[in-house]
Amino acid sequence: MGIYYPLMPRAATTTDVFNAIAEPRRREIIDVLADGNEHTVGEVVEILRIPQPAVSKHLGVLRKVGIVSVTKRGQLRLYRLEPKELKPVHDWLKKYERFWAHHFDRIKERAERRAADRSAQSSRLLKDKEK
Amino acid sequence: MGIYYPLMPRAATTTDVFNAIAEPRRREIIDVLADGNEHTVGEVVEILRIPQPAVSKHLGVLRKVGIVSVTKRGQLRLYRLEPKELKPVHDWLKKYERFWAHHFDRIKERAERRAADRSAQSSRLLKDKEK
DNA sequence: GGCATATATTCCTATATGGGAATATACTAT
DNA sequence: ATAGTATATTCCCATATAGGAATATATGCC
Repeated sequence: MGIYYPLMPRAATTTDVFNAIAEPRRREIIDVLADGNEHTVGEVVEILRIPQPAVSKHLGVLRKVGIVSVTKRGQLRLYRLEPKELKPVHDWLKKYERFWAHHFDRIKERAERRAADRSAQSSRLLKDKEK
Repeated sequence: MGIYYPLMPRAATTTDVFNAIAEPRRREIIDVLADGNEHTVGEVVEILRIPQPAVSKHLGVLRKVGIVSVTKRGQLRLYRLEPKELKPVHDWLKKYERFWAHHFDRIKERAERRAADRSAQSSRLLKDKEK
C-alpha cells in the first residue's frame, strides 16, 4: 500500500538531442564527424586521444539518440553523422537568434529604455529600505 | 595509500549553457522569458503550472550559468533573459546548419563534400604513417 | 506587532551518469 | 587453430541531479 511517487531524477543522456550534446566530449566526437564522411572508432580515438571504451560509449549514446548511424565493415564500425537530428536544437534557438544577430535594432534599444524606467521606479520604491 | 583517481561523473547542470538547457522545463522557462521582458517567479509558476520551488531551483541554475539575470523589487524577483548567453550553442550548431538549411544548393554541398574527402584522405595517410 | 505573500533553501531519495580497468566479442591474417 | 586487431560491454563508484514536502527568509500591509 501507499502512494506511488514517481520520481524524476536527471533525465538520461539518451532521452533527446539536448541531453546528448550536453557532454563536451560528445560534441567533440560530433565535430570529428562533421565532415560528413564515415569514421571508424579508431580514427576518433586517435584524433581526440580519448580512450577507446569511452569513445564507444559516447558513440553509443549518440547512436541511441539518432545523431549518428553505424555501418559494419569487417571488424570496423563506420560511424556517420546524421546532422538533421541536430535541427531541433537549432529550431529552438531560432527564437533567440535575433537577440544577438542585430545589435542596432529596436529590440535592444527598447529593452534598455525599459530598464532605465524601471530602475528609476524601483529606486523610488525601494528608497528608505534599510535594516 | 594509493593513487587518487579523480572521477568525472556527469557534469553539473551549472557547468555551461549546454548542460543548463538540457532540461526541458528550463527551456520552457526560457521560452516564457523570450519576450525580453522581466517576469516574476509567480508569473512563470502560473504560466507553466510548475511548483514554485521547482521554478526557483531551475531559475537558480539558469542564473548561475548567466542565461538569466535577477532584479529585486520588493518581495518580487524580476527575472530577465540574457539571450547572448545562448549564442555559444548557436555558434556550435552553425557548423551543421548547411546540412538542413540549403537543400537546393547542390553546388555548395558538393564542394564541401569534396573538401571533406580530401581532409579525410590526408587523415588516413597520416594515420598509416604513424603505424 | 502580527499576518499574508513571494521566493529561496533544505532534506530526502531514486536514478543516471562518465571514467577507468578489465573483459568479452567479432573479425582478420597466417 | 593461433595470434592480433577493432570495438563493445561489464563492473565499480563518486557525483549530481529533479522532484516533493517542509521550512526558512524576506517583504508588504494593517
